[in-house]
Amino acid sequence: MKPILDPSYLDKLQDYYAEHKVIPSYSVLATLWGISAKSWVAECVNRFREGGFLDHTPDRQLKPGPRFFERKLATATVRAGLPNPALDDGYDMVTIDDYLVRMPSKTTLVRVRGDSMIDAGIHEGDLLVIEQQPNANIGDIVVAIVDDEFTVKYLDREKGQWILKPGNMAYPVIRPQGKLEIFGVMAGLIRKTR
Amino acid sequence: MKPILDPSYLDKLQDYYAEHKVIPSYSVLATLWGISAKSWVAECVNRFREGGFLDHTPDRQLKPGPRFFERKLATATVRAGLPNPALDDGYDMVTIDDYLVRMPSKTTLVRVRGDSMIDAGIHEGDLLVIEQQPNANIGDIVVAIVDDEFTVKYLDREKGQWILKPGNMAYPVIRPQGKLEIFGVMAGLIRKTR
DNA sequence: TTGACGGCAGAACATTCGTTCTGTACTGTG
DNA sequence: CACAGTACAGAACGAATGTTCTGCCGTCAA
Repeated sequence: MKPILDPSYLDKLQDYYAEHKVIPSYSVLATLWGISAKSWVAECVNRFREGGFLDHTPDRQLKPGPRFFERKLATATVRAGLPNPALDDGYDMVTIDDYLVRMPSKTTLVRVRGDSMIDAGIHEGDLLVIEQQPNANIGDIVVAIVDDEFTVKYLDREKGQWILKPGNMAYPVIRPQGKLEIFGVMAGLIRKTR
Repeated sequence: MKPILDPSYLDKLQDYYAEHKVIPSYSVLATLWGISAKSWVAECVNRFREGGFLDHTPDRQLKPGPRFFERKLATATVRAGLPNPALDDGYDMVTIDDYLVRMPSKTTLVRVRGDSMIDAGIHEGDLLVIEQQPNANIGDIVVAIVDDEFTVKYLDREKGQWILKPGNMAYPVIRPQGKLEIFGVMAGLIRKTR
């Protein structure tokens, strides 16, 4: 595996991706990198592919690889002696959306009303990222449909029955008669404070 | 402008994009959508383009449009017997990034360590959306720089001095000697639970 | 019954894509 | 100096791409 040539190549590609959210074709890459030979673009792409920065879809289309969104340590420090203000887990965030949403078609946002889950750090007005699915596991925070309204609660089981436990001792446990209708499972939380 | 045909087309495209981070070619779109005519794929793409869900790069490559990353926001109440997401009614569309980030150039994400702000619903591992600015108001949740480390606290004032109050009684109030260095003000919160 | 229309299939086509192969200039090494 | 290796340029080529046009079929209104 040959070394990667010009580090700015990756920078330019990442900038292009940040703007267009797409990997360009070889000829566009050529102008982007200031190269005039497609063969050399292909060579560079191969090295990025071996390095894990680029990859191929099952249909052989070029796409970002596993390491494409890594942040470089060089840009980490803002001021002398300070750690990176952003994410310290080694990954740069392309978009918040991408961080929270795994399956767009099954994902819905639900606004929280009331403070019945305050112990779980879920406040009134927060948006919950919900992955829609009809069943869940014990301990999951779920959005259930009780009396034609959304309710956010912990899912638990008691005497062979599904129950909904609030995250706030001032509220009662809900023991639905009949079938419990689950709208989805909480996958994330969004709060806007400004 | 013709109406958009099958809403599931957009779902499938968004799921594909969430997995591969790339818009596929027309022939791949054809199999993805179960269509066997590229001409019809082109027609569908055009409608998505007119709707703002797809777009073109300056090099005429297909890319996600401004509305591509919109998510469904369920309205508060569910109508009797109709909690089904398949219907277009009852949903607002929200882009998570636009919702949280007002000024991208001044916005940073900071990961929370510790539970000193647990009373404010800020948990360990959460990401804070920070708008960088050197000063803030009383009551704001700020990221300050104390002993070369980031600290998230309430900003308050005591005897003409700025102080930092935790959202957890187990932690002490911080009374910095000299100038208090503020990194930014909390504008939002992101939590991933799955 | 007819005609218009929308949804879709299929083929034809120029353009563009990525690959491969050959060639050249520079650079470091012994 | 010879030699190998690296960094590119350029051309050639089949495969794939996106566009366009023609045609079928079901639906619905007149």
